[in-house]
Amino acid sequence: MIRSSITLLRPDFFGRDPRRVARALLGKLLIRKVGRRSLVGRIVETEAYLGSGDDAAHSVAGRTARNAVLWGAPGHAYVYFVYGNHFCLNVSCLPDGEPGCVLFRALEPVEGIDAMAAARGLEIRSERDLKRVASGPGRLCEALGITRDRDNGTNLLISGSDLQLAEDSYRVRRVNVTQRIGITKSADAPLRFTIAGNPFVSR
DNA sequence: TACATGATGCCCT
DNA sequence: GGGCATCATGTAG
Repeated sequence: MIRSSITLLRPDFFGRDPRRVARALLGKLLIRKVGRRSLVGRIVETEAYLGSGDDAAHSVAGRTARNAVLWGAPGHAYVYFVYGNHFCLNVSCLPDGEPGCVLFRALEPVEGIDAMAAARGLEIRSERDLKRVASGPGRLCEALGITRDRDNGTNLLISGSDLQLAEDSYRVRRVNVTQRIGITKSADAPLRFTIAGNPFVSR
């Protein structure tokens, strides 16, 4: 559940090393505005993609129409389509002009759970079903209706956006750091961050 | 214009 | 645990 009041994260939170941002984002809230309602998930798993020296990052081959957001101002959504099936959501990091981002890999459903489950084509009958709602980068995008057309380039730090990043008083106790998932290049780097013991972390 | 590839998830065994 | 759907994107030709 949401603890206390909610505050939007600020640009300086994102204008730094993606590793620090990825760790700091654990426990924060990703909010999708749908009309008068909000779908809310707590971030429990992230991965950092570095601007330089990271062969797994989309920015390695240089700036293109697809990845241009990575070079823009921090705190903006970078959404891309993979495997012909799924969208993945990232947030741009580092100062304007430097590429780098954090991938959102899993959320703990907090508010609007029925709507998120419906968007996933699920009916919640057990704890197991609840874990299928947003535990995985493609799953969380489907749960929140995130697409490239709709959300790529969106500023996640202003109240006018229908996709936002915020915080309440929740505090993370312990963080685990492991290798990233589903990549082949630079696969050894310890750049995946999870909330220790949280059941909504993927796999 | 053609082709290889991928920061996944689902269904089957 | 493994195979496969499915297509946008980038790069080569």
